[in-house]
Amino acid sequence: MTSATEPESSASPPLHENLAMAPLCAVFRRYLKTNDLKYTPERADILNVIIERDDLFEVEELLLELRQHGYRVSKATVYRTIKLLQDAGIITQALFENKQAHYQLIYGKEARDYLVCMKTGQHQEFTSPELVELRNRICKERGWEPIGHRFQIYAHPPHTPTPPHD
Amino acid sequence: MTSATEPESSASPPLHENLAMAPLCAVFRRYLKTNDLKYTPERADILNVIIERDDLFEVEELLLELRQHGYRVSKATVYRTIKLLQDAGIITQALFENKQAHYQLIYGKEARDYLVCMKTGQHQEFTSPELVELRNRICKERGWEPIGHRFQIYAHPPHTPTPPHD
DNA sequence: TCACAATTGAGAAGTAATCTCAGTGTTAGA
DNA sequence: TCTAACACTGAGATTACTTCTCAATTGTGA
Repeated sequence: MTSATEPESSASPPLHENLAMAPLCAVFRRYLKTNDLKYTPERADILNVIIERDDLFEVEELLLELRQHGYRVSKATVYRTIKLLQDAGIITQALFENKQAHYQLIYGKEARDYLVCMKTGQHQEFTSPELVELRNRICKERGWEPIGHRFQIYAHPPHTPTPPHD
Repeated sequence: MTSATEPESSASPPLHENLAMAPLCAVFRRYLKTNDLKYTPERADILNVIIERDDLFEVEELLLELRQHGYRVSKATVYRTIKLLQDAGIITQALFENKQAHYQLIYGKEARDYLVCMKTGQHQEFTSPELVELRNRICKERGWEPIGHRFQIYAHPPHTPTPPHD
């Protein structure tokens, strides 16, 4: 737990820059308190890095960034915290073709949908209010209560006049 | 999947199980031939079982069914063939929360969407023409050519007492 | 038929995620 | 202050799924 490079590490609570952090921290702390869990420095650091990122991330990337910030957190703790953050409704999994899961901030955001390029595998984010509406209608028809969704469109990119090979 | 020669064939009439096999075999064989690959007994057996199933399946289940049919195919070959069938556009991956991938027949079918129960993890299949329409519109606006999509709604089932707050 | 490249099975190897467990805070109460 | 209780952590073992390796086999075109 004690860090080699940046001993200041996580003991201090200086919330710099990101204003988005305050509410998310509050949500997380409330969730933890409700479930008799503790808001530890490690958990704070992890949420911190996720918020700064504000983008899709993999666990491995997250670990790397934690290291770069001088935070020392084990892989096990990262996985454990990610699970908590999911349960708290702060982040969500975004599965793509690849093996490992991606995660992203979701709390207070529109659901994010993806246009996935069949050529390169890259994905473009978008949101669609119509989709949310459709989703809600589909649920309502069946008496279900919508919580979230996952939508990915697989497509060929523009300007593709069938170039099979060079 | 690179060939776009017969997109019309999806407008097929209602087919018996057995009859459904013929066109799919043909598609697979054509794909294999095009790529200088061989139509082996193992590959035929695997496709056979997948067609009979006509449902979501995991690799482990597929292996089991192969055994039950008396087909002896190794796990490695099953994985390899699944990859080929995906490339041939015959089956597709359906990712859920769990670790392992699910697969399903896709060739000549409507995209299948899922309502996933947040309580039990079970999923209910549905199709939505409106969703397909929306998907196509989203692509068109961006100049992309839609190939497929993946849509999962996460929801609480009917008759659920109001979930605990926070 | 023959030659050759693709294919196969069995098990090793790889990878992402989870689990185990001993040791570490942190808090409450005596 | 001391102590007990209990959640938390790191490191490494473990599990579950998937891919890879390689020697032996098989299908296909000439």
